[in-house]
Amino acid sequence: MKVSALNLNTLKEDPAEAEVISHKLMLRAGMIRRLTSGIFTWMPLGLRVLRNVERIVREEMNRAGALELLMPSAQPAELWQESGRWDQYGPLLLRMKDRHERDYCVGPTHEEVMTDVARRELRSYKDLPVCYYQIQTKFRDEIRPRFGVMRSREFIMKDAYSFNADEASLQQSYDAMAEAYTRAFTRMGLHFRKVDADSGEIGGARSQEFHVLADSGEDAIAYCEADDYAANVEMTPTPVIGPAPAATATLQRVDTPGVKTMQQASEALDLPLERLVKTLVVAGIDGPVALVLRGDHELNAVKAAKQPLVASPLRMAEPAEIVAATGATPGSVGPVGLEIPVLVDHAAGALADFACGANSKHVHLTGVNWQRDVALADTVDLRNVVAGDPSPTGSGPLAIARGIEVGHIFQLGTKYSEAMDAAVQDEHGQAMVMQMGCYGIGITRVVAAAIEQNHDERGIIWPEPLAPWQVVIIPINAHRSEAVAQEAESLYAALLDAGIEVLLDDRDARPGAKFADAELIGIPHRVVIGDRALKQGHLEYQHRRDQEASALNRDEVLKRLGVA
RNA sequence: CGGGGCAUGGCGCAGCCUGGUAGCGCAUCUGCUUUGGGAGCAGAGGGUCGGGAGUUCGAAUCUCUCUGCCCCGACCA
Repeated sequence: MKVSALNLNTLKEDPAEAEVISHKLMLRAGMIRRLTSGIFTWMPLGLRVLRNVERIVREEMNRAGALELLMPSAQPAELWQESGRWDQYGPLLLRMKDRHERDYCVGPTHEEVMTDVARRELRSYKDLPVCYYQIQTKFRDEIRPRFGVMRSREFIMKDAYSFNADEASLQQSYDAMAEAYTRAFTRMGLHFRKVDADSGEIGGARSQEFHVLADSGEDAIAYCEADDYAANVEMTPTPVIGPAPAATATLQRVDTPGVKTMQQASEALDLPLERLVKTLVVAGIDGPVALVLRGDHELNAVKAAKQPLVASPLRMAEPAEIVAATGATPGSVGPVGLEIPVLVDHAAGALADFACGANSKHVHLTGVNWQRDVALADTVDLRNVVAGDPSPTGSGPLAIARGIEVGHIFQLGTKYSEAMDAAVQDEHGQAMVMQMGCYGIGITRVVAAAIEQNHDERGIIWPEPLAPWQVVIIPINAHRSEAVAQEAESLYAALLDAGIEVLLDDRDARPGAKFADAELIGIPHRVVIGDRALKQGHLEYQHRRDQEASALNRDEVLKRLGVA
């Protein structure tokens, strides 16, 4: 491709609508254009990258034995009513009516259609196991689309669904998909981790996420260097800490005028945050419940909602409810003398001589001790892990990294197959409900995640398997030098013949502009052809990650580019 | 959906407070000069100032209203 024919339209300035680096760079490089909130056109440059991601994913799915098909975007409401999700899915589901007033939705995912296909096509246990997949456009009417293509409403997803005779077979399909994902993301040149995850709304037993590691990631991942343990921070259990040390201080009431926040309390009492506890009042099954955490720890809503007494999903109590239940105003609640159920986090339960609110405005208690001052039976897990907490595997301390979720694999079990009566005959001729797994990769999101992980101040640095072109040839002042022009065309032709994806910047632009564009759009290899060097028989070769160019002759350049 | 902000040529912005009919940079087009890190000069094209209503002799500017977009919160590939 010649740049003169590419209609390359790059921007020097960041568009105001973009917040994250990948969104800015994709707009500046002209990869995408926004049509409306959360809906984008993939321009020729961006589409080439998208197709590379698709190609790798498709190859790895095929290798794993999955069968590609293509299901419709428009789906009848009846299928969703059958699974129960027409009512459950809520406003995320884009609904519409046809001319006959029949209800439809634009597919946000395809469990229903897939299960319908499977129950029609699969008759016998001998047909199993089977895994279907598609690469297709989804629509989720996100409350707040953001970060460009990272969380858009319309997006392209690879979704796969396995149908299995039993749980052991499901486990095999699941493992095969995990392997395929690992191979695909590895081939894309991305740094990623497979992490244990909450299976969330989709339901089912086992679930893992694939995260591309990047500082700008929205999800926090806890992992252990000493072994393979990695999990979403929300999912990582915190340890029970041995009994609290013996009390050494006496219980005291301290006036703390004007103190509202934990930070202020810490300063007023001259105690570090980890020697204070905070008491949060949440809605419970039978009235409000108090949750007690160490001052420096963060409540984990998922863990808290799993406690039997706590209402799910978690809801913080309104100020009026807190006053009614405890007699104390929000911010002054403490466990001593509380009349409502109190759940204490493991770490908070291991404190001695700590401080807390006194259930009275602007008063705190210090020298508080469990058992002596407040009854305490068992402690529970209520908080997010922090760096340095021990790994649940016991192999060492945890570290926290940020990640972008690009893949998710689930063992669904019979959730959909049972609701939708998807069964095959077993060896005794009896109906047998199939086990299902589902496996997704956010194709469009992978493109953004790759940029988040691979860029510098000048622009994108594509991993070679994803790059829109492998190499760019930049002739310098070709209009003044016939030799430069000829060498550029000749090298271009040679690379094309060798099957290399090559871009020739034949524009009548100054060198600086060409360099800047090549760097912005992230082409991995660059060959500069200048008159002076050419007279000495070299070209200049530079990788996008190199600091300096090297003078090479043409054969050496071809060798670098992998041309025999 | 709750809270905050923005809307002025393709992009980034000024003008608005204190009403007088729109300007700057980038990009685009023409010409000349230039040419190893986003060139210079001269000229040109391009805007119902998000929509509607109101106040006024007169509205980008003041008022009301609608719409769209962006940011912060809970969800997700």
